[in-house]
Amino acid sequence: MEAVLSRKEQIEQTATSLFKTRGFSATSMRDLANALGIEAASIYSHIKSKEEILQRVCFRMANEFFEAQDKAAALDGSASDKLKNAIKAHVKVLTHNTEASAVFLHEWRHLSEPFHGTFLELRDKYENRFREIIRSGIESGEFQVPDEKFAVLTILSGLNWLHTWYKPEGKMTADEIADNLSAMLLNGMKNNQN
Amino acid sequence: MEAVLSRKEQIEQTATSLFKTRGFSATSMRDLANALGIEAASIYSHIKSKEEILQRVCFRMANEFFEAQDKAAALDGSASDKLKNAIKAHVKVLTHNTEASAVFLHEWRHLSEPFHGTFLELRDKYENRFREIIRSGIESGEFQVPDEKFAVLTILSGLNWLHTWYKPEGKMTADEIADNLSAMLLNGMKNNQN
DNA sequence: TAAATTTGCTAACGAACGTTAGGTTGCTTA
DNA sequence: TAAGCAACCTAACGTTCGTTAGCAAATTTA
Repeated sequence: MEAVLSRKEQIEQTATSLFKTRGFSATSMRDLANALGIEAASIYSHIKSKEEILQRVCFRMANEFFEAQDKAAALDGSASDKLKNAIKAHVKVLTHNTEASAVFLHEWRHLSEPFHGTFLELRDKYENRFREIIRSGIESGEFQVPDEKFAVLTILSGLNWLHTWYKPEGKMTADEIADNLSAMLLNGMKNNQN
Repeated sequence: MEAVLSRKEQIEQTATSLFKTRGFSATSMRDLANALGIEAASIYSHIKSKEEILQRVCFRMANEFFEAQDKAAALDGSASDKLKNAIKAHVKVLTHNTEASAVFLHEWRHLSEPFHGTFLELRDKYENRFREIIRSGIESGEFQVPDEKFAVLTILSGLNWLHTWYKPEGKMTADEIADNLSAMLLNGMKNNQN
């Protein structure tokens, strides 16, 4: 049931794997060609430049995160529920796409302008959605945190390390991980008096 | 009251700053020289190679983390206290040395063998100390977590994103940040029945 | 003051880099 | 069967890279 990948997609996938383990700058086109079993120059039949690969990966993942977040936001419930759903959506994208997520999280700084700027704007927008959920939870008395920006960063930090150790073969499923993460983070934030 | 830096230390410091913002591979010796106001070749009067700088930064920071952790471990108390102290120690090192911490956390993979291997062993040893604290807390019934390795990774993940946004001029002091982080993470882990 | 050390320079090395030009092969479609 | 296209090749380009050699000036030490 494997999807048939176009050559361009194969290149992107192989590059993603190399970018994750060695980094964008430390991966040469000759390394990539070698991993594909062809010559470096041949890659240019399919892509315009090395950076184009990075751009495609970064913005494709940005899209995936936004789409997952949108779906989660369509559900209603308390702020806790909303936050749990947003976390679950985020973890699902991360675990379904570990390598591309790693590139998305760490290699975006090698984008040139205007891509670099656009990327940062998207990331900010994404984080703001989390911030809004937390703000509404603070207003309703559900959450008790010292600083909402601080809370968001800590949450996302906790999530974004996932790709470094998550293995699909591991004993926890993506949903279990999301539940455990939600439990750890949320109960720490919930006002215990309520 | 500024410490007088040797030329070698100046080079290390400037390099650290560049490695943080652009990454090790994307920083050339000519970039570094330019930032120092000298020629690239002149740097080699002080260091043996580009990688030597990375080695010095990585292992110096490893030392700092271990020393801080040792001091914290000397205090006694409940598992919660021990964890709080370990977190405080970790945050203190992170905040006192943001740029070097960023390099320590992200650029170590560009170390060649045997440094790469040694570094990973040290990191594992460091994480194990956290794991032991949590294990003892689970045994004593203080903590209630699904998986101890999972808990450690989530804690350290939450801490290790700090360097990306922490500014010494910010409104929170290092101690306040450590307290807030402990509160967020610990209360989420504590068994609420106790 | 002589010797040693520190700090920097210019010039250049060989290797590796991203990329382009131009051509060949083999499959697919009209 | 002819045309078009996808996929890859060899050869090479100009540039940048980390680094070395050899030398000069300034500063520190004896």
